[in-house]
Amino acid sequence: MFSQAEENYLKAIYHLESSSKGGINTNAIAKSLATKASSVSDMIKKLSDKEVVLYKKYKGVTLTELGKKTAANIVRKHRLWEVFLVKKLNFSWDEVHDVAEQLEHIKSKKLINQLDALLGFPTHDPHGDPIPDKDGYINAIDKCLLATLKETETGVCVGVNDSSSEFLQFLDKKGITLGKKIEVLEKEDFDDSLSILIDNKKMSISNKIANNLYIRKS
Amino acid sequence: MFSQAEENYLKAIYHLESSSKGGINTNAIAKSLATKASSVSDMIKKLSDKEVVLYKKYKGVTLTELGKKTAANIVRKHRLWEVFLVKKLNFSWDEVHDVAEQLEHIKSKKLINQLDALLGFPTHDPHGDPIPDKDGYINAIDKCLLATLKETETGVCVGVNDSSSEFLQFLDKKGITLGKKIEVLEKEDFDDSLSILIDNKKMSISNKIANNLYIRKS
DNA sequence: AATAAAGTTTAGACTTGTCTAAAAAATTAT
DNA sequence: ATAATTTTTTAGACAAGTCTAAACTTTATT
Repeated sequence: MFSQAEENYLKAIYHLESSSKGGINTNAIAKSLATKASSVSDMIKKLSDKEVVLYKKYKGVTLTELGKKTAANIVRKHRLWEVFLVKKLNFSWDEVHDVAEQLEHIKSKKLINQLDALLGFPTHDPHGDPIPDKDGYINAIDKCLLATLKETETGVCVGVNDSSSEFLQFLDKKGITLGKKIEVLEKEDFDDSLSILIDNKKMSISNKIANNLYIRKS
Repeated sequence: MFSQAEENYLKAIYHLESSSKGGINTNAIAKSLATKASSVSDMIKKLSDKEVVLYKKYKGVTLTELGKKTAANIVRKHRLWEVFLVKKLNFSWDEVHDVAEQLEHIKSKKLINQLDALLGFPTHDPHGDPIPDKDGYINAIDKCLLATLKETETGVCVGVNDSSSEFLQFLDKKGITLGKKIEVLEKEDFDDSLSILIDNKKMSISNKIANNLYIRKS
């Protein structure tokens, strides 16, 4: 059994491992949890004792198989709760994160399995992130950042890289939601902005936006 | 904002106040939380500082208005989650308590209000206990213990006094569920057992059972 | 290769919530 | 009313998790 603090560390390491490969260093974990390197150092020792991470002093940390499975299960719970909040409780996609951060720590296998069924076994959360299955397996879809598309290419919006409420609300305002078809009309060399077509409307998108929006090419 | 420990103390005091009137003493709280009187003494000081209880050394403790409202809100959350588990996730009434004990500490007003709406604004939880409204007000129904009924009296089963899974499973086995009509056929002086009619079936009920089943007389 | 800079760990302190043991107050019994 | 008992509080200790400051490794620079 893991404490909430331990679970948060596992989740942070899991996310860091999935984006950067190789050992995860103390500072990166500290930054992602908004804590201090010394606290991370202490906690890593505990996690190592519990055999969910491999740890060599000064050499960073990697998740063991048990650690990966444990972390994936927390992510699974987080994302299923997000789906629940949006689909059943009328939350918008920018409101779900903080509540899901609490709900992900609830301990009950039956709860999460029944929730999964109630929601119709969803594969992705409201931000387009994949939901790990019971064994931690993720069915990744082939996506790329909007910024990597070339002129005339088209695709469907399938996810966000930044899921801060600011960014999500900005997308709402622009009418950009998951599932929307996007065509790149023009790329501006000067500031790397894009001119895109969405819902038959032409709009200009900054490079920052294009670098935080995932597209499945079509 | 209250910690989970503080919330559990508030809830315990709230329940104790509703059953026995007057100041609640340290030992009673310790017993109901399965902790030690010294721990209770420590915590009460904190709760007193936060102005949710009134406390005079050696004289027990009472909830302030703020304390009552806070505690009622936790009870509200607990009971709404229980309804959710039974109605939406196919839990049985003897499985919900432990999970609801965790869920009641989730902090989000929107979550609980939307949950309330999803469930159709229920007034009672799966054990027949009333769900406080947003202001902590409880719409109590007129109920009495089955043991207090006289021969030939009838009523509807509306709640349980003991909601341990053992007792609830026993009731399931006997076919006794909320809403069932019960008629008292005979009271046995010897052991205070009852002969009752339920679903046109005659059965014998021990005094212990009769003292843990609430009836609304009809 | 020596030194500077960056990153990591340790040591010691603090908070929350718990406990045991002992002291103090209140209650009950004689 | 005094003694015995029960209840409550205090004092001191401990575990989890965090922090600051200092010490120690590793990496980068010259």
